[in-house]
Amino acid sequence: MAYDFNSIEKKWQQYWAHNKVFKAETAPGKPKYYVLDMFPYPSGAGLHVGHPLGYIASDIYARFKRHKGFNVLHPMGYDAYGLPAEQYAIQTGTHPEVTTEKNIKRYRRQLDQIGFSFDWDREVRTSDPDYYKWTQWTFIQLFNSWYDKSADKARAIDLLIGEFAKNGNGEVNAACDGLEVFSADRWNSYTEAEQQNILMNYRLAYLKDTVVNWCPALGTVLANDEVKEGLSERGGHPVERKLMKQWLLRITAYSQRLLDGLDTIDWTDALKESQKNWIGRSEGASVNFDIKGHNEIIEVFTTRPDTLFGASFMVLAPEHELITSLTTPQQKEKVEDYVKWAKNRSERERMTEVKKVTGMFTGSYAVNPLSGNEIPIWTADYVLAGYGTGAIMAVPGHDSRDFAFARHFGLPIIQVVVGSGDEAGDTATWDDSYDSKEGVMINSGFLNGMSVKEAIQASIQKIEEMEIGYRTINYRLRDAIFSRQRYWGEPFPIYYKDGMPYALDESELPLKLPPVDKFLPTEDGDPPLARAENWHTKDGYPLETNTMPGFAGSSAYYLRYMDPHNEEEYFSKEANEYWRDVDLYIGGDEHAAGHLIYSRFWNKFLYDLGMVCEEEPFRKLINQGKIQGRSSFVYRIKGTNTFVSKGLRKDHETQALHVDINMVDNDILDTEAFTNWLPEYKNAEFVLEDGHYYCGHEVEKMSKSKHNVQNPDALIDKYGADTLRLYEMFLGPLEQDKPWDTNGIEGVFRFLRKYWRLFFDEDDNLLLNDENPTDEELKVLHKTIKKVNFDIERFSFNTGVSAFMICVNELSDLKCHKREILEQLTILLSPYAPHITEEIWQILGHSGSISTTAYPVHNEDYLAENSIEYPVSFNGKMRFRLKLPVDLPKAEIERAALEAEEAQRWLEGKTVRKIIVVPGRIINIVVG
RNA sequence: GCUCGAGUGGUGGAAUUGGUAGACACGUUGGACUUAAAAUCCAAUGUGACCAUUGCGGUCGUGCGGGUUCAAGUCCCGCCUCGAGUACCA
Repeated sequence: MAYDFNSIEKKWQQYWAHNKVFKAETAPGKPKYYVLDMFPYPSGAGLHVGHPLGYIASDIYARFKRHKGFNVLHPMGYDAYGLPAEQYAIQTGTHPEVTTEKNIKRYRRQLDQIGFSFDWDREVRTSDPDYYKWTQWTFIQLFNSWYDKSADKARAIDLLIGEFAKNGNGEVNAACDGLEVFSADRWNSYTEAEQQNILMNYRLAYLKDTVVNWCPALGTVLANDEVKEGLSERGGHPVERKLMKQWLLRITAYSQRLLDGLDTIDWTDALKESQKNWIGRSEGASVNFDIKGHNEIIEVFTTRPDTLFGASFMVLAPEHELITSLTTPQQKEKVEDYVKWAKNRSERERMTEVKKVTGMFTGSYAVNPLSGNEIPIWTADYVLAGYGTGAIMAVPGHDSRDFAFARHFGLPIIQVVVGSGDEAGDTATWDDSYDSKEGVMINSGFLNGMSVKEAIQASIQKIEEMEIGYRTINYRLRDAIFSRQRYWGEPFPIYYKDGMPYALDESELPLKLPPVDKFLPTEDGDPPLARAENWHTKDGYPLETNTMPGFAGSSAYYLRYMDPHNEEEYFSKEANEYWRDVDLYIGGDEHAAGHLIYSRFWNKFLYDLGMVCEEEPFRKLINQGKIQGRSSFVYRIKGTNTFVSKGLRKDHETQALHVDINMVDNDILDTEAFTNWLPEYKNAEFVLEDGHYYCGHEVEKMSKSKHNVQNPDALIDKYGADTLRLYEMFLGPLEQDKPWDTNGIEGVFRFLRKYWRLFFDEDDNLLLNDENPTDEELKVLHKTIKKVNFDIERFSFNTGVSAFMICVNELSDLKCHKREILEQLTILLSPYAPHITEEIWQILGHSGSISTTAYPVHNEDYLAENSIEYPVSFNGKMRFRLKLPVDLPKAEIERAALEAEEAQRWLEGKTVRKIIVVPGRIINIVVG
């Protein structure tokens, strides 16, 4: 029988589903392995060949681990909330739930036909009330928690309330916004609203007026990681800064733990690096500057307290709270104008005009605490309100931004560091600030003569003695804005009483997303949920109208998979203690700063609550590379309807146009299909080369508009899922970006048929026999077993596929049809090509699935050689090969090499200076 | 600007981590089989007008220039190019 992949694949997909072959059960005593894919957002466009790349790799690994005797958890689900379905709802009125359901069905069908070994009984969807109940539940826990810096963990807010009532907040060391100290008596005298207001500063989920990334086109706020280059990640719309009352998560409390945790997990350095950058830890000092004629002080953060003597002015962010009180009457109007202008600039403008120096003098002066100099206080938008204290001491001699500012406004520039051996320069002649990472202090009073390193320590010590500052650490990481003014997301389990937010009782969960008449904001600009009828509690208190962001539902989905149908709790302790953490997580690197930080934070919080037993959720993580599109082009002679083949285009003035890759085979255009493609090409004429129209090509992002999208369905129709799986792996290293090119798929398809022909001849006769294998056949098999095991363990799937090809080529050459060999090969191949191997397994006479059969282990005895073909080099250049017994002593090898016939022409007239013999590897003879 | 990747035939890529560069596959060319096509099989395929040219060979060759080494795609120093991320972070 011929290799009929169509019926084979359908048969086994049904078998797996029907028999629940991949169902995972909590089985204490059996070793577990948790393989997770980043779950997809089910978009309307369906899957293209880039999506399954990571799924295929993880599936191969999951199947491999099952063969190795592990109890494998390999689930899949959907990140079902998201903007596209809601944008579609706004345009068409179709409820996002309907769109999402439809898209999920399509995704499921596409996923099923690739033959993944998912346990679909564990599927989760973030938009399912049974699931988001627990997202809401976690939010309530965050709302009811505060971060105790002394214990370095989250704790219940009730403990804090008890402490306030007993001792006030004097002894509390919490992650919170700066607050006045109050006594117990004071606390007890506050009204409930006042107490709630104070507690809001401590909660891990808190409401606050915040400058946010407001995207008018989407009508919502976006998190920092959802904004790329001043535009929204989804849709590319402009983003503005706007002050709004928003829910935030106090992720900053976990900055240090998020940083430290990176050392305990097996992620790539690149990924750890981007997390480190996103967290952005910097060590330095906080220093207070007195203001001449005012009682207030300006607090700044600096990483270079050693350069304090060089601070010749100060700059406050336009949003800084002291600006109004500091500005002198003469400067009032100018400063107000400047602040207004700066605040109204879009993020995009700020970014594109980085070089433009702007600012305004407030009229006031601060006192440099070390030099005693009076220095002017300016405001400028190069100082960011969100970082440090929103104020800086400017050291123009050694900071290029401060330098540009000082030059522009004619402010003094003082050099305080000089490179060892260099002379102090004349700052008036400088083009830029002077690099001061290393050097010796000058013009700096008691610091003079110290190295930069010494001076940093000495200056901090001094300001601590003077009680005007202290050593501190700053993080770039900001608290995560958690409100979205959208419909299609989780409702907050929050209601308002006297304007203060309260959490719903857990028994009220899930708080279901209500129906609305339109998916748009109200006339008053309130979010869509404000349109819902009866959007209030039983007692009539209004419910929160914002919804949660996309990352809410995706931050802990891996935990729900452990126990997805639990109605009593998020997941049972038993399930968590068995499955613990994700052993292997595969997904795209676009989540490096978003999902992967939020998930780690969320997990650490649940760890603090004692709910999860592992502090880090993802032990090993691999980023699969992107598959890029390979676009094809035709060349139209300008102003005509004539198209010239690629090689001839230089003779004309042409315009390159994208052409649908489905009409192009091996760069040759199907001209008939092309003329039928679009009406405008109906009368197209072609100038051919050698009778063909050759297209040009380019590697670009895969997108509809470039007509270069390859979706898996067509390929599966033509070649089958096993071929697709092998080909996606064969394309190149998993982690590398690579262009899609259908040409190579034939080779993989040929390989599978060649494998099939080891079992059947052309007339469909079974060739299998029970003869004893020869040493040579055993060697081919065991060489392959060794290589394939080694390659799977290091996630080198492309070289694994080529090992299979070599093996099948060699067995074909040997005309080997022996059961003992082919049975082992079949098990070995089954993680890669599960359908064909199940079929062969059955043909071999086995019943049931191949999927838990013990994976072959190689035996070194079969690989042992009794002779080695040594490459013999002269001065490092390989000249000939020499076959020698494997256990020949070194001296003998040397002699054999020198005496070899082929060696003589290289030795002629030369002196042998040295012979290097690496036994089993190489012989190198140095002559001269 | 900063951070991280990556540069190997016509193409995707391999190289046991310092030891035969180009595995495996695509493509191309030629051939076998066939009425023909498909499928299958076999062979050739980095470059060059530098030596030899009757063949075997030799020389050069992993982005560029140096270096270390018996030996470098791999290690070190200095560049170039491309890609990704990030962006006034004090």
